[in-house]
Amino acid sequence: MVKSVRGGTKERISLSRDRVLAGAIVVADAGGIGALTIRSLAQELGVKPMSVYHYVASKDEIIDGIVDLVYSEVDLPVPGGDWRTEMKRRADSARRVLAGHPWATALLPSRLHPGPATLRHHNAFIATLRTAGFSMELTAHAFALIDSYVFGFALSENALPIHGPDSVADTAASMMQFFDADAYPQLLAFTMEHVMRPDYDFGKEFEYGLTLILDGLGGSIGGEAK
Amino acid sequence: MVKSVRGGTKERISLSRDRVLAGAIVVADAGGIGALTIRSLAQELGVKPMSVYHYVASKDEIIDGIVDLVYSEVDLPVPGGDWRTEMKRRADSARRVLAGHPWATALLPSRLHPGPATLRHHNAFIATLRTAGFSMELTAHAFALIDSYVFGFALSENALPIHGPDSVADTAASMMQFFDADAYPQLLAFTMEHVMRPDYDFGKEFEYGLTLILDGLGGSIGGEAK
DNA sequence: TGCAATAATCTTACTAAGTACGACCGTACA
DNA sequence: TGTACGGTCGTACTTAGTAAGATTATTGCA
Repeated sequence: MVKSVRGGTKERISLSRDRVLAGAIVVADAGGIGALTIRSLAQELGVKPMSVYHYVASKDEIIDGIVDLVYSEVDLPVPGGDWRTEMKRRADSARRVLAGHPWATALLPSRLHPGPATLRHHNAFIATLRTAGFSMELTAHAFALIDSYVFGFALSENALPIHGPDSVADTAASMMQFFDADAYPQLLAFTMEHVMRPDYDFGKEFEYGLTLILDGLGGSIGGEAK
Repeated sequence: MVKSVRGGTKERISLSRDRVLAGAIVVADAGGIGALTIRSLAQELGVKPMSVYHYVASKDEIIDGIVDLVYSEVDLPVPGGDWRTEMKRRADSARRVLAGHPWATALLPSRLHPGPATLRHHNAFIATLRTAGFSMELTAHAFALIDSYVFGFALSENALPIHGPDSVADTAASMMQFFDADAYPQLLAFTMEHVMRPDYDFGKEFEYGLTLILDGLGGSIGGEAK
């Protein structure tokens, strides 16, 4: 077992796997996943590049590790609670967490090596629905549907430099200006007359879709399971 | 304008922006987006690395270009047709196209520089809903909801090496074996008793979710619009 | 037909990454 | 006082993207 031995009484400022992963998140949060290199990470940690390899086997392992850490920030749904409330709370939490770590959005749903926080999360998700009376089949439907929506929404939301109503308009404007708007009349009208309105907030779409989905799922169990 | 001049009567085997992008897709399809490097692309094209820079300014421009090409493969919804039919056809098409270019899944919904095919696609999408009587507001809801779902689903589906019922079980098995299954009892039961069943096909979840979403949207216009 | 202008391709080389290999160093226990 | 070992680092090899400019091919025009 390669493990950080820091048995002494005084905490030495030494590296550890946890510090490596925490540093990696700091770097990625600051500059995106592209800015995360072994060298930039080493600098963040005040150490030379090769030192980090004492705690992780490869950069891939770092990625798997920080994705799991991000998962660990998301509220777990609580089995036994009202399933709708729990699903909504967890979805809102996931969206908020991903807003803080936009680089993680495309990575969360696509890991081949899920970490313990990820597994714990899935376990709680399934337990919540099963406890609420969902059949296996409906649980599978709900799992695929909710996660596709939540992560898909976050992907659009976080990929674009959109934070708050203003920047939607800015982004839309900067995209449109390169093109012959006459060629896309409906897109233009939609953008001008709806998206660029000062009171339009793309983020609010999240709630509409989530409600529609939960309503739809709710209709498939016989009545509102407790 | 930098443009390939091939005015002669005989087609010379020369480079062009189109050939560069087509080659890039071949390389990415074969080895993933990670395998797409300027050097591997040049080799595919039978040319030296720097030659491709005569047709594109940077690797980023290549990425933007091939993403737009992928978009161009997706069936356009037809304004005036039954909106449910059109939405379903386009969603199925998008899913099928992304199955052929899995590397593109996370890139499609996250471009800052949409190409003409992408804009044409969005235009047709909006036109189809507006023509069917959707309000601006409901169109915006539908846009965010459907695309989040379709791309989010494709992201899960294509990230994992899952193609067909067999490999779901394989993948699930290989993921589980690394962990203390006792710690995740509900996840384990769900996986064993449902996901690993020979007749379980993750791909079929797509239709369930899409139907639920379209039903939900349909309930918000006053009756089934033509 | 010959030649200058222009287009297309390639050579070289610089910089940034991931990481293999093995040297060094400080501490703890014999 | 070693000496073994965990932790850190120096060096260097490989693969990327791409800048600069040399070289070659083509084309329009005298």
